[in-house]
Amino acid sequence: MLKYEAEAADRVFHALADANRRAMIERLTRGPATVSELAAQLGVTVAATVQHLRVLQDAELVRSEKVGRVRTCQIDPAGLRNAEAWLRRQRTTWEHRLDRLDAVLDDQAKEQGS
Amino acid sequence: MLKYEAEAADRVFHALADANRRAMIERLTRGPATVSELAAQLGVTVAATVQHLRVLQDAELVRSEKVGRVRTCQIDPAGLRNAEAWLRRQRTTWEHRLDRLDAVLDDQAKEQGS
DNA sequence: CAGAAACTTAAGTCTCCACTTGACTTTGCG
DNA sequence: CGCAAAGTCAAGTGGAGACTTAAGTTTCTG
Repeated sequence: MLKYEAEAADRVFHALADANRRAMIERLTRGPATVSELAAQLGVTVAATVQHLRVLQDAELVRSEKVGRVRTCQIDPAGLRNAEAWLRRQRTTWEHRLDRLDAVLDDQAKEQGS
Repeated sequence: MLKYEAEAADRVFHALADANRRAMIERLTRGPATVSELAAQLGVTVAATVQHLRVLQDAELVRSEKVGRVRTCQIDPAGLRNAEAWLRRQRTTWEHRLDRLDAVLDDQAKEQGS
């Protein structure tokens, strides 16, 4: 894995490792929300929410824009895609290995049969 | 999200948030390995590796079996599937929302056009 | 303009986590 | 048997991270 990819994975999975941040994402998949709204839903301070938001933004999981005094947040699909890609890569590597293993076992079975 | 699902997600994403643990998974997708082998590859102590292993096992990402004095580790696909499922759920929710949004915007365009 | 609303920033606290060292147990081997 | 290999367990240490409170800043609103 390339270094910048590893760092991206670090940021994404670290961001997803916190239940409150995952709740923020789940909320935002249903539509945009302000910082205050997210804070109210989580039951934590606005300050804490802003800190979570920074982590999510660094992982490219969320984007936000401030208009007037209100900051509105929405999903950024880039981070989700990164995480899905990493998981899919592991799963397919593993499945390919199992395929090769099956082939070897088949060959051995044939040899024993002959 | 149900509580036990949230706890499973906590364990899985927390496990994946560490670069060394991800390296262990990447290694194990290519085939089984012993604790010592994993430790050597990571460049950390065997003790540290055992601790990582416990985290990965609790997340159902890895299984291990001890025969003689050697513990051999291999991938357990359950955790990977959990993580992929959570991510896919978020992505599809978000995509459905965008579809509905598109429909609304189309309607508005039609009304303006008429 | 005054004051409230919505954030932002900084600092402090407390907990969790990754890692190490060192002592111990179990197994294999000559 | 005697010793090395492979792993396990228990503290201990240093740093990251999730909160909070408190003090700003900027932007409405009457």
